[in-house]
Amino acid sequence: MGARFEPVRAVRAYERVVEQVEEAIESGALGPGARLPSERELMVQFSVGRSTVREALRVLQARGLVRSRPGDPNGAEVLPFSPAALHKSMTTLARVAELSLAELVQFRMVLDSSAVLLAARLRTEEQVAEMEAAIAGMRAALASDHDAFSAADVAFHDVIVAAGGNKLIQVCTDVVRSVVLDLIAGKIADAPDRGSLMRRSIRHHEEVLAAVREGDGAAAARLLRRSMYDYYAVHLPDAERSALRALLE
Amino acid sequence: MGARFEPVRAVRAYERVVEQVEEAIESGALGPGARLPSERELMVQFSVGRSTVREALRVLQARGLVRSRPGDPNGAEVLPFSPAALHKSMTTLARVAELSLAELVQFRMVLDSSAVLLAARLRTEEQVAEMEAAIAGMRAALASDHDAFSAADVAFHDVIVAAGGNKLIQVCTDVVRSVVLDLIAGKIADAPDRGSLMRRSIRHHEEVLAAVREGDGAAAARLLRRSMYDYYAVHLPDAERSALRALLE
DNA sequence: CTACATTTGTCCGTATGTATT
DNA sequence: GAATACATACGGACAAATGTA
Repeated sequence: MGARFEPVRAVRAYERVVEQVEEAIESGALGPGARLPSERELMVQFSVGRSTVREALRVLQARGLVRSRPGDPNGAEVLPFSPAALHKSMTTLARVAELSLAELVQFRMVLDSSAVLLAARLRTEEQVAEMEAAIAGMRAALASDHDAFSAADVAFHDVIVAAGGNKLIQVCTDVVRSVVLDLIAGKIADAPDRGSLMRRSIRHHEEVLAAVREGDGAAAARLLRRSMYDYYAVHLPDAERSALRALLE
Repeated sequence: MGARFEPVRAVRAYERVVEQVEEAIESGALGPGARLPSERELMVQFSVGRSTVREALRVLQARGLVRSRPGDPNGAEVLPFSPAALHKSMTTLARVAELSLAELVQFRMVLDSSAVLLAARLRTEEQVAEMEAAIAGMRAALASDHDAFSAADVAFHDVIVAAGGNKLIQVCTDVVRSVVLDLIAGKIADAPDRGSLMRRSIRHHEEVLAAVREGDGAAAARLLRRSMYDYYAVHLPDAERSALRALLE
């Protein structure tokens, strides 16, 4: 095999700055809360112009790694990880790829049900108590406002996913859930007969919890998929529902 | 309910430029291949300075929406959607959240097995033929180089996931797969006894394909999970393997 | 609470290398 | 090859914002 040369892409000055700072942050050399040098200091250290430094900081900010405020004498702040950048790219994907609501819900059914499958094995007693508390919160919010109900619902799923023990699943469900909620914002609050919908949702959650308590992961996963289908199906056109039913066996 | 005022975050000039261009692209007003006005033209239209325009373009470029080259008289080019930005955020997540290889593989097991579950129902005859071709490619690459084998393996999974019909699952498996491959690059090529590993992998793929052909999604999913476990387990410490076995029932 | 020094946000002018015509 | 228009990068300038004495 002859030597294979790769094309030398012209790498911009600001990209080299981004790479170095990124490496420092991702390697842990700069932890959350740490401060970068001021822009003028950075232009000396990297020996580039100020606009180059600024463009690099913009990119780092867009990736959610740092935040800079005007007038702050301490320089840009290194942020703790946030799924904001992931959320942004996924929202973009949803718009330009014209993801259907069904695809998003299907994705949630897959991830959440897998998480509960794992949670049924790994959950602690404390987590079970948290799940109970979340369901109690849903019941309490039945009469009052929908926001509280939704929050308790989210809390339940958060505990489940956390108990599953996979951080990647955790982040992805979080992101996709908020994308879904953005899409159907408003639709839920004035859904027809939402009282009975909420009561049925609570019953489903109780069944899932019971299965988790018994350690029956397969049953818990099946119940959770059905619960999610029931909850979102009313917002879907008939054609899209069938794709979801394929997951209900 | 009283009026709820939200804090007015100071929105930077470049952010408003980003928002407007982003909206134009995501709404489809500017499709892939379209050209943005030149930087000087943009500073007139938005009535902002040059650096403001440039910072906005850098952010848009970081999000994978546009690309600008020096000297191009046509201005920045609107790009077709690419998962590059998603890939970037997920790589960052993997590093700062210290995702284990096991978590990544577990994620793939979940998504790929769900995709094959759907594919068993939705696949066309043409897709079945493509899967066969991919397996043939794996067999052909057995003796020669490992790259060709890996490529054929990827092709098989790509057809499976495409046949599943969920674009979100498709993009996510694609992203996570490349993250995994980056992590274990080199490890595979010089794995002990990789010949028998490859032969076993081919046999597993054939079993999955048979199940897909028969429309037995549950069996196909189970086989695929086991196949993936077998393939990656050798690269995992014992402690991490058990979490994966939880998905093998 | 008021100054003060420093920093960021933004704008402008200029030089250089590059791609298209 | 030459001309033109462009992006890249530099450096200076000023206002607004911020932390501190």
